[in-house]
Amino acid sequence: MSFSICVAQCTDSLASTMDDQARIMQSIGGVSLAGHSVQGGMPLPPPHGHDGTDGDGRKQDIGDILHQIMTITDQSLDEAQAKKHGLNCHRMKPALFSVLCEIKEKTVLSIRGVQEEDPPDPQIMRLDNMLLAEGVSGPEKGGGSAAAAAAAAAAGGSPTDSSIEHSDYRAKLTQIRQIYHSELEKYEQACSEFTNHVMNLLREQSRTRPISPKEIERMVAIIHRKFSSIQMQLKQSTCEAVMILRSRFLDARRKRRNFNKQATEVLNEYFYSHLSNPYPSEEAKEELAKKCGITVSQVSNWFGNKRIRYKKNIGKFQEEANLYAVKTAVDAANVSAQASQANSPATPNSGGYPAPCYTPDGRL
DNA sequence: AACGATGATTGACT
DNA sequence: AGTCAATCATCGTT
Repeated sequence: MSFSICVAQCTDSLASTMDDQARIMQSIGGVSLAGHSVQGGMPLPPPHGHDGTDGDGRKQDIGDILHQIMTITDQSLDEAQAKKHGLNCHRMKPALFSVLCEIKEKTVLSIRGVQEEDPPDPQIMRLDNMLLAEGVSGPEKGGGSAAAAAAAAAAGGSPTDSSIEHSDYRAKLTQIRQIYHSELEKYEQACSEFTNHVMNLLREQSRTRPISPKEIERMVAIIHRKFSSIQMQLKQSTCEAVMILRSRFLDARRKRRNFNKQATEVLNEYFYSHLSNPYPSEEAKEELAKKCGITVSQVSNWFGNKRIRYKKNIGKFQEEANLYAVKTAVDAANVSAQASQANSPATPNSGGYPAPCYTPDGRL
């Protein structure tokens, strides 16, 4: 994605366009304007007649040519300027140029013009939308952290962990963002510089070559298209970078930690004391989440896993079930003793999940 | 390293 | 939307 490639591409197309123009000029033929050749080259040495089998002779020829070339600039700079001036001032020049422009318009340029006005590239639009959604383009700050925050919220886990990942993600995204913007700026600057340069060049040349303003416009459009294709590459690789970052971040979400002992205890207590209907309401989930220092969705996950695993192998959970049954019984007893009330706590177990076998001494 | 435990994800179902 | 069931990926223990 280098600038030099871009410039090379632009100059390529520019050069090819200029070749076309040169060809047109040639095909029009040696139009002579009051004795001045329109093709206006320097006087070339007359072709030598011999076949060049003689080595010394050839050297001599080359020497002659080189000498002539070296002297051309000395002898004819003023002369050339004078010729140019004469050409510019000739009364027939505007008419001739307009005819030539018209001919050019009708030939090569009109063919080129066909595929020029294409609507905004859907590929570019897709990339733009994606970059906007990921918070790479768009308003400064906020956008990126919003995406990161959403991902972090989904990540759950302990608050410190997720915040570390969060800031890491955000830092990387910011880095991508900075590179993207600085590159974009560079390209835009280069594009306008190059456009200006080409426009000046063409304007300058339009004094000696038939170049219509429309043609200059077209050339500018060609340059812009070249630069926007480079921009697309930039956008594409930025998107790729963000996707890689995201996938890494999402993978990081899977790096789970087991809940701490206290959290597991709280969850188990609720589960076994509601064994008949181990489906906490939204409010209950929120309270459990608060108590355990985890998110509501983690509570939901835990209950989902617990229900299915308990049901699958009740025998395996028997011991645990008894343990928590004792615990809740003791707690209830304490509570009732404190309240000085002899009401025995109702064990909520009527259907649904099978109750553990419980004996007062803790044995099955 | 192997293995069971465990939190998270996914797709189907109601 | 909530749940189930299967599965994945990692943790913690042996």
